[in-house]
Amino acid sequence: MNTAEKIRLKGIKATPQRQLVYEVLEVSCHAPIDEITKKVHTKNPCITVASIYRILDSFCEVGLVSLLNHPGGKSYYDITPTMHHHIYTDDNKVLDYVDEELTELIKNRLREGQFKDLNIEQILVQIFAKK
Amino acid sequence: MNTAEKIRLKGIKATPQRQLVYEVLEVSCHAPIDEITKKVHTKNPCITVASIYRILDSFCEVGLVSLLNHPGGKSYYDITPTMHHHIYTDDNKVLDYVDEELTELIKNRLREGQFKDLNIEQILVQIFAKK
DNA sequence: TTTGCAATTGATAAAAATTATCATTTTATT
DNA sequence: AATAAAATGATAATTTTTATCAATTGCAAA
Repeated sequence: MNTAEKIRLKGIKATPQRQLVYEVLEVSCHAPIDEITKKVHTKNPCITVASIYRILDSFCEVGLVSLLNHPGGKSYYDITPTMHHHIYTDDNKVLDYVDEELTELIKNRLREGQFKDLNIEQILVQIFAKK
Repeated sequence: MNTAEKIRLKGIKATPQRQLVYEVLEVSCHAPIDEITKKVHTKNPCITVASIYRILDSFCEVGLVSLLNHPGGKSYYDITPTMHHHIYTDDNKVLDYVDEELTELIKNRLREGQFKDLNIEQILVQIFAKK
């Protein structure tokens, strides 16, 4: 399945601008918007910043990407193929931490206790660490 | 222990501005900076926005508050008396979820495996749920 | 294939959020 | 009370994000 199809699958139009942004996201995890913009502009400098914001917005709405909120700074976008957690290091990097078992463990833990009635949709663990 | 002492305890000066910000934080959980500013200004309109940024920054550095990662929005500040996690509900509320045992559990889990060399400083679990 | 319309974009400006600078004031210590 | 380091206010600049609107484009239906 190519990029255009992936986008169309979510019910939004597959414009060339959107395809380009999507392809940039695919190769750059946890990218802040200014980095995304830079990379997009190397391929096509005509795409407006406003458009990139709108494109990322629409991607968020349909669930193609998720908005990370990196502490102390700007917003980061992350493509969302599989559930994963994040490790924030002191040198401002974000590492993926895939641990499906941990996710399940937390879910089970929540099924007991005061919050057992909640309908859990997602669990994200953020780990802050020094290298 | 009064506010000034709590602040001094962390090794920074207890200015009146800092005390006021701290007291506002104590009664407003998960507040975005503009809300904090508003509340601070009802008590003392002279305090600059720049100062509030600096104060929250310094509080973060010494661990008096932590910067929440509220997905999809601006940065939220949260006073950190005890470590706690957050439950984000579909009606846009943020609930505290105190579970020290879970925190330890995750820490221990990370001590094995690929990330065992990381020096973990903090762990935050975000739970997204429908009520 | 062509047509039509809603959705999207570019261009631009405006608004909002954050950081920088620096002289002045203040805190905590001597 | 004197002192040095730290913090603040005032201000401006920078950065990030959103709004507006005319022109363009994707795509579904004729």
